[in-house]
This record gives sequence, C-alpha cells and structure tokens, in this order.
Amino acid sequence: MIEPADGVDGGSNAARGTLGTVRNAVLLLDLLSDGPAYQQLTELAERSGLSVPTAHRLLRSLVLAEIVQQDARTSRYSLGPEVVRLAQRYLARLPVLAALSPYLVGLRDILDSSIHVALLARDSVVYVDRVDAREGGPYRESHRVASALETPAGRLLVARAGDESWRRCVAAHNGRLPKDADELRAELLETEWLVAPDGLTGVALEAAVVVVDSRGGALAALSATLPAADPDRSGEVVQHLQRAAGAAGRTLGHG
Amino acid sequence: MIEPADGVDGGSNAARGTLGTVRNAVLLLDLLSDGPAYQQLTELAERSGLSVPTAHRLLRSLVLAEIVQQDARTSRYSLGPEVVRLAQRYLARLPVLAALSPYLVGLRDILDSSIHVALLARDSVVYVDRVDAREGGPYRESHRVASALETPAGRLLVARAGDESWRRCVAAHNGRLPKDADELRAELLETEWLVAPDGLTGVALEAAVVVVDSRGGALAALSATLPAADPDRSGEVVQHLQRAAGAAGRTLGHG
DNA sequence: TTGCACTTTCCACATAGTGGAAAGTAGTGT
DNA sequence: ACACTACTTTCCACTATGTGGAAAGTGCAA
Repeated sequence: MIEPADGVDGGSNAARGTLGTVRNAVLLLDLLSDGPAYQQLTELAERSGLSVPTAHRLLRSLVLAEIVQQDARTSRYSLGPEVVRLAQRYLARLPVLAALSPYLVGLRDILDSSIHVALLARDSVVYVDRVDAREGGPYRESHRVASALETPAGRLLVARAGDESWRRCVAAHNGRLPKDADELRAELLETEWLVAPDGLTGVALEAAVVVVDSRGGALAALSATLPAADPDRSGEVVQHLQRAAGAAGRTLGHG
Repeated sequence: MIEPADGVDGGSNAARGTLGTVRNAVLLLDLLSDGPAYQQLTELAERSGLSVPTAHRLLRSLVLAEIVQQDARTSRYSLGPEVVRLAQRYLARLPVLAALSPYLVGLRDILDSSIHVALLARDSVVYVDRVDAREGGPYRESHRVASALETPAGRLLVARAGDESWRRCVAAHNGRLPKDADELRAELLETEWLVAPDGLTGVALEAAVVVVDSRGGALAALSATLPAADPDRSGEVVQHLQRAAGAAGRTLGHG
C-alpha cells in the first residue's frame, strides 16, 4: 500500500494523472521551507509521512540537482542555491516588476521612505523588490516572507486573488482576524489602498496599493514604509503610490 | 527502454540511486529558466528528450504544486510563483545576508553608489540584495542573473568555489576568456578585489570583494556600481567594501 | 569499550511511471 | 463555412521504476 501524502483516498481527486514522486518531492521542499534551515532526514520523513528510504532517495535526487543542500558535517538537509537561480530568472522576466522598477527610486526620493514590491505566492506575501530609504531604520529585513493576511500588501493581493487562494490564506493565517472572513474580503475589495502598522516593528506604518493589469487582475502590490508614524502624510503617500501603480499598470499590455 | 536524459549509459554514473522522475522534473525547470518565459509543451519535450506525454505529466504535476504556471490562454508553461517563495525563505535564513545587511545602507551613503550582494548558483551569479544609490542611473536591473564569469563578483566567487564549479562555469561561459582558464583562476585567487566595467551599461564600473567565513570559504560577493567611470575612486571604494566584508565575515561563526 | 540515534544501502515486489497511438482543441488559410 | 495543421491532452498495456522493510554503516556520547 502506497497512498502517500493524501489523507483520504477516492472521492473527487484533483490530483489524478499526477506523479506521486513529484508530489512528494515538492512536499519535502515545502517542509524544508518551514522551520530551521537545516533539518534531519528522519524528521523530514516523519513530517512528510514518507518512509525513511523514500525521503532519503528524494532528497538525494534533489541534492544532485542542487535544489537542496546537504551539510557535510551534520548531513542535514536545507534548500539549495539553485532555487534562488530559478526564482531570479522568474522575477527577471516578470512584466510587472519591469514596469514598476523605473518608478521606485523616484518614489523613495519624494516620499522619503523605503519602497517595496510584493507578490503573492501560495499563502504568503513575498517582498521581491525594494529601494531603501535615505536613512535606514534600525532593522532592515531584506527577504521578507509573511503570511499573506499579516501585511497590508498581502491583504490587498489575496482579496483580489481567486476564491481558493483566499480560503487557503484564511486557513493558513494563525493570527486572529478582526471580523468575519467574507466581510473582511468585501471590505478589502472596496479600498484601493491600505495603511497599517508594520507587522515587524509595530511603530512604522506600511502603506500599500495594488498594480492591476488591463483586465483588472492584481499582479503585485506597491508599498511604502514610513519611518515615523505620522498618519497625516498617509494621504500624500497613497496618492503617489497610486499614481505610480497606475502608470505601471498601463504599460502592461495584456497581463 | 527508458534511459531518460542521459547521453551515455554505463561508466561511473554519479546518479546511481537517484530518481529519474526528479531528474526529469528539474531538467524541465532548467529549460523553463532559459529562453522565453512561456514555452510550449512540444518544444520542452523535444529539448528535454522526454516523450510528450511524460513531459506533460511532469509539467502538470509541477503546475499543481505551483512550481510551474500554465497560461490559460495559450496553455504554455512558465516557472511559477512558488519558486520565489522557496528562494526567499532560503535567502531569509542565509547567515551571510543577515551579516551583510546592516552595512549596505552605510556603504551606499559613503560611496554614493549602488551596493549589491551576489551569490553563486550553479554556473550563474545572482544578485540577491541591493541598496540603490541616491541618484538612480537610467537603467535599474532589479533581478540580475548572469553567467558567472561575466561579472567581477561572479569571477571572484567561482574562482574560490570547488574545482568542478570552476570547470562548469568555464564550459558554460560563451564569451571568450582573455587567457588560459587555469591561469585566470590563479590570478583571481590572488586578488582580494576586482574592478571591471559593468557588463550591462559598459560605462559604469563594478567593484567587487568577497565575504569569507572563518574557514576561508567564499560565501558571497559584495559589490558597488560606480555611477560614473572615475577610476581614481576605485581604491577608496574597494577599501570600504573590504572593511564591510571583513566585518560581516567575522560575525559568521562557523560558516 | 558499549550504546544509541541517525544515515545509507540492499533487495524482492508490485505499484507507479512510461511511450505509442488516438482523441480533443485552437488557430489559420482558402 | 470548410478542411488543414499544430499543439495539447487522454487512454492503455507493459514493465521499468520507485517503493518499504530490514540490515548494514556511521558518528557521537558516556
């Protein structure tokens, strides 16, 4: 009996005609992206529900491709540098980023704040591009990944993503939501912008807007982190962000 | 007979005990990272040497995991957003980046240039972190990936990587090398820094140094792009870069 | 040394992945 | 409108390929 990584068999299985080996491999990658950077084989096997030899073979195959790294000392496994190359090539050819890029430095100079570009990936917001403010704050989190509902940029994006994405994000969100999920989503779909305290520092404010293509799909979020919490500037900041996001969206022909 | 994606069988095969399905899946990811963003199934099948149904199954499995995206209109395939999430989580936990991050803004302010952090991934340099200069030049290439020998940062890194990495990079480099490969490597191992015209614009200069851990392994490269080509400043720039790289390296306990 | 906990290899079994061929789907030109 | 082409997707029998249990290897600690 095999039946890997699937709670209940039968039923309407969306994964029909899909390779179990690939499913298990990405399951391991998922586990490696959680928790500590380097993890033990036996724990990965247990968490994934795979037998130890199977997990070992999968990891070895991924190590050969440099998708996964194995520490020579402890023989623990972690993600490898090849995922960075793949991601970078993806981002380098992503039209939204190219469209936004020319505006970022100008925005920073006008708004005197750090500017970020965020994408939605599964149930996470990832901050993929940034232009740092003139005076850096005490902390600089360079490769931020957060649960989608945790940040303004993420909230705007996930509300505009598909229904399934929304449900996944609500389920994955461990913090408590201020109101009913559907109601929150309706509210998020109303506003064009969002200002909220930065989840990390708590004192700074993050103002976010979305970039939509010609068909109205939300492709990315553009956000500014105001160094001090002076809410009076929010209006001005949002206005500038919206102008840039609109201009960028207009240069995107067909999404 | 199966024998997928392996020119000659027999011999000392390093891939023994390795899953063909995983090998083929990452082969497709590799192909997707080359050439146009969206590619056809048949061409991917041909380029990979896999049969069309097999390539289709693999891609479908990867799409299910959002490692790969399929355009609803053209049904062509491209890399998907999940690779970005994985890469970001890898980078967020990479000690070198955390060690370098605090110095970047200061370097930009002193040197009045854009600061970059680059890693080596297979045979490519990827520029994974950046702090943009006060006055942005005309172009801003946000997610740069280049053949390792093309840029100063890459050259320094690959010379210090393993022998096999060096060979791979020399083989992958399509431009022509100024001298014999081994001689070039010896030279690169001598210098602590490198200044060369920026491969992209041609006019700007890129100055690079490496960050080494306590055991002398090269973990990353730190580089500055000088807006105008005034070589007199190179000495000063390199000095500041080295100071930051040294300080960062010292905070890294055991690599 | 013994003991423990983890990683890696071995091997027989049958599951799960394979390729050819056929069916479905768009897009194009006449 | 039609047939024609080019590509994507599904079907199916075959067996190559991936699987899990058990055993061997490795390293660290007492």
